[in-house]
Amino acid sequence: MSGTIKVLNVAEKPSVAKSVSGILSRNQALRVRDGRSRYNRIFEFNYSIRGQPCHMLFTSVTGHLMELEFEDRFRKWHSCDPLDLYHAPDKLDIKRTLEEEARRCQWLVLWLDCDREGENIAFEVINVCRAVNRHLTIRRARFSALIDRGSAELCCSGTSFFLKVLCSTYVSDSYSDMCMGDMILLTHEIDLRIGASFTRFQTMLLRDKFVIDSATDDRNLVLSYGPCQFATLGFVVERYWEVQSHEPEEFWTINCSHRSDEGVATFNWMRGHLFDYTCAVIVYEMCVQEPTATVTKVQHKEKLKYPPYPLNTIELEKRASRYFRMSSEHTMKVAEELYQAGFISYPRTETDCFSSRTDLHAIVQEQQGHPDWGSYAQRLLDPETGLWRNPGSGGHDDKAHPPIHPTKFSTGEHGWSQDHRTLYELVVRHFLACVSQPAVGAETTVEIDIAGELFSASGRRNYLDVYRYESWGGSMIPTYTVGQQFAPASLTLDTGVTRPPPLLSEADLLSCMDKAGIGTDATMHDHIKKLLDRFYATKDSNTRFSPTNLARLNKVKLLEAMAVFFERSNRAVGGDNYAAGEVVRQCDLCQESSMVLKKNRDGNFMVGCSGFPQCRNAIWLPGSILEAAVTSNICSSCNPGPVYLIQFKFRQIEIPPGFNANHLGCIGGCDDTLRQLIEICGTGSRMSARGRGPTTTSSNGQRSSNRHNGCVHCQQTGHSSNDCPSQFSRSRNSQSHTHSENGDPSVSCSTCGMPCVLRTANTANNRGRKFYSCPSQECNFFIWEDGVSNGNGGRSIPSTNCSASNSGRRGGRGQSGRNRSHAADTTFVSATGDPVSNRCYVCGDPSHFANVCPNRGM
DNA sequence: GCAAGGTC
Repeated sequence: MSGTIKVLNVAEKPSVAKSVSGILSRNQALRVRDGRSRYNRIFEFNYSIRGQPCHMLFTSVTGHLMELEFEDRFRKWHSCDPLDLYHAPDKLDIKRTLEEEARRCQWLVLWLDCDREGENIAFEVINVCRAVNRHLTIRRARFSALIDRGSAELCCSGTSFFLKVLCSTYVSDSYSDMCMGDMILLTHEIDLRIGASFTRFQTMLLRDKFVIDSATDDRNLVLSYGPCQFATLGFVVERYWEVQSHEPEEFWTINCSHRSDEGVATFNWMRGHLFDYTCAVIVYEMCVQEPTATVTKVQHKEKLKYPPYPLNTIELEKRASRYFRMSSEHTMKVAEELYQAGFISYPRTETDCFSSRTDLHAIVQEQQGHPDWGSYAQRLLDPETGLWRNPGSGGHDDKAHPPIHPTKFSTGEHGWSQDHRTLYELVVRHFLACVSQPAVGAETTVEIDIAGELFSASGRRNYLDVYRYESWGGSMIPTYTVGQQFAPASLTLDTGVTRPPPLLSEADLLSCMDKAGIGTDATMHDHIKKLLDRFYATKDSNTRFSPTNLARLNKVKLLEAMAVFFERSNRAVGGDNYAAGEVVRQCDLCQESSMVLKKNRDGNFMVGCSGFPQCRNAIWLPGSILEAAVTSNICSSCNPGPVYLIQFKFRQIEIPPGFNANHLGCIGGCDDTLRQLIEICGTGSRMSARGRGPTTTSSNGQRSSNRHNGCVHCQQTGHSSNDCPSQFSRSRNSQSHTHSENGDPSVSCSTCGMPCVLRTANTANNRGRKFYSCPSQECNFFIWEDGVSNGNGGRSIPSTNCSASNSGRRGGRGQSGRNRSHAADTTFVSATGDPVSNRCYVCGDPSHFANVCPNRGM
């Protein structure tokens, strides 16, 4: 190399051109002149690369150089058929600047963001420059942050030209392949053609034919379509449907409290809750009969709450929405203004990890004088406090920008709104939290045993000094020792109902979009705002979104309309990664696709038709399943076959006593155990057919589109499983006792009908007491002998005796409880909060408990 | 008046 060569440097934005020019020139003899665009100035300075004198010209673009637009004759909405848009540039000022400068340069160095769009813009710049100078040597810079470290160097090595800048920037040796650039260009073009044509088409078609209730004049209403806005709306609609279709399901739980001199502890039932009232009552009565609590476990543990990862755009938007209810669009507007004024770093970044070259201490040092968090910053920098911790990494790096952090100290500027102050404070506090040790808490967990049932309570202490947006709940609990016994202050059977998930909040929506790759960090808030602007969705004061009637209330109609022109596919719905699964059997409804085992979005298992959504046949499995896998074993009784058996593993704590956590089950209808668990535990899905098309419940919780309210026992319609007549008779038959020929009472198992065996109890409270039980360990049926002698029926804890549970529920909730002698200070109350009596909750008879009531099966 | 992606 000889003589001075001219290097044209082009950045994606003016701020980068200015920063890099300042760093490389050391701000010595740096000249600035205007380009043809008023925003994109040109910096000039002399530089030397390994002894090669260079004259550097540093200018910029502002994002894409080329604006994809239709020709004039296609721009007017009525000038052409929307279909014509499938068959049809630019920021001229910047383009002319580049052309003029490129003509007199030998090298072209591209300082564009290192993402797909940056790649695309790079090719736009290359095309413009090469068109006027075919001999340009072209290279692309890669850099992570523009922070001046006092020295900078541009290098070249051998024949491979590369550029290295020692200032927290790194420059690679080449730019990427053309395919990427072409792909981006193609995406833009498809987005424009489809978006514009479909928006015009449906707006002109529908706007004047319907009275559309919106906040704008119908004539100005735009029914837009775009791949990002439509997908974003899809999330809102999906959740809305989920909420609408939720059917509350009643459940029961047992709660226990204990009062001591040190305070009150609330113990939660470790089973969580049961959906079967009878089972809950029986277990509750067991506890009431022997209410003395024994402490079985006391565990003290140190708990750590780690600070958040460094802040990227999506987290900034989500946290501003959660903490301040600030819309993502407004957050980005305020953040942009703070960035433009130099107070925070570039706000559009995916990066949530700091480069090792970033001087984090220097950023903290700047904040030491702040009246609110300055003292915390000082403590951070004091090695004796041990408060400093290098920040964690969230695992994302866009190679273009650092995480969002403060770049200039401020106690609040004149002209800042409250939102500017709030957002700046969030950025600073978040940064300080990132470089802090985790919060430490001491947690104590106490487990107690009442009549074999386990309950637990926990308490916690902690501190979170600087990040005041988050708390770490926890309460104090009294001191306990293992083996200690006490009488509960209260032991209650409480009821509750399952609730639908909440509508999507803005933070939820951002998470959905992020997960599905909808939009970019710079545009996601725009898509959300567009839904509101176009009246597709509304946002309530709690930042939760609902679709309006404009948002495709009837998806089925749209599908039907499309089906006129297109053949239905068997592909899973977009973004449904849960669709893949193992084949269990042929779908007996559509008889075309397979029923496959899969997990739904909540992590619960189901067996559904692979032809979804055309075929909605589904079997909802118990929510207590931990693992499930299809085996190669085929059920010998279910037809049409083959029906492959599934190996289930249940969460022991969520299933009744006596059920095995490991179960090889069949979904073909022959599996009583599975059916019982569905009845007792409920299914993983809380969804109902309402609002989702004609899907209803049938055998084994199966939902199909051609059956209505089928009973799980008799498969008949017209009554629910809980009111099945077959179960009434079955209950009466199985639970009544008979006398054998020799006069001794004989008892049959309520589940399998086998004659029971007479045994003797060996528990602390019933030692020596006789009882009948089923010889099959799977049934768990038992009845006290004295109960039989008195003419009372038996019980089976995992019984699916729905009629009994219903009659019991209606007839006597709040009337159970007996044998208070164990705990004179204990208060027994019903689910309704009423004091309980010594009466059977089924018939009201004070002489016995409901579990041995002769009327249970009636 | 239309998309999505940059940016100011």
